[in-house]
Amino acid sequence: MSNDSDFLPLGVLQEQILVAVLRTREDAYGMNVRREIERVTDRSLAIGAVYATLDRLEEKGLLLSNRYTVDGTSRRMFEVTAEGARALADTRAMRERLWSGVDMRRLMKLAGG
Amino acid sequence: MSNDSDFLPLGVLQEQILVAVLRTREDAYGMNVRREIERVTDRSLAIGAVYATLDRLEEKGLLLSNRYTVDGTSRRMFEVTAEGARALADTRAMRERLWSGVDMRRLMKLAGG
DNA sequence: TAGCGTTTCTACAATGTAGAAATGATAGTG
DNA sequence: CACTATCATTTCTACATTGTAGAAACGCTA
Repeated sequence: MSNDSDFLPLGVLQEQILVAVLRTREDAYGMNVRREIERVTDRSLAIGAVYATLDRLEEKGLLLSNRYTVDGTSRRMFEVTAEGARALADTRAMRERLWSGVDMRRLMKLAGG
Repeated sequence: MSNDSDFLPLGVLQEQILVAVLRTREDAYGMNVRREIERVTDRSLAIGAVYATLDRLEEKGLLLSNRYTVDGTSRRMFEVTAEGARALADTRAMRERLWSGVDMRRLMKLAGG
């Protein structure tokens, strides 16, 4: 009934990165997250964009990171926090509600498909 | 197989506004689009935010607008173009691919639900 | 010392956000 | 009639956050 929860939707890249961290599980470090997003979305992404967003998500407490050394190379491994998981689920739920009122047939026709 | 299509995902608010224009159909003018988004997403949204985004979407050709006078008040009515519909469909499809690899049970558990 | 994989840094562009000002119509009021 | 109040709408201005790129730095290992 009421208006105005305190929830703010995640940005597009923020959501992609959070999801990519989930998808890559125990291999969630910067370069790999980037590869995963490029693979799934079929577009290239500068490595700086990835780290800037990872940093911002960590600042907000939606991700956390630890350093490990694997095969002599140091890696910063990320994982999604409980708060991050909630933000992700909320973002998804909100979008689902919005899209639920859309006639997909009409959309596709409009798109000229 | 190839990497790098020319597609860029829509911003979060851009997508919300495009969807709200579809949902409100023949009543898609600024104030009403705002009401629709506030209603469905349960958060308040400044009117300036709405018009700034409507303008940017029109500049890119994803929306178009015409002025009508209804009950003596002038309204700028928006509609989604074919290109807008494609951008919307592409954005949705890309996100679906990304999310398809996520174990929702694990996500919900992580969120502490 | 050259190269590889990784992360950090710096700078800028695009998107999101807010609220006050402007606009134009209508309705009441002296 | 002139006046001003008000309502719904749109436009304007300014700033914060997010997205983007690529070069530089770092620490191995060959």
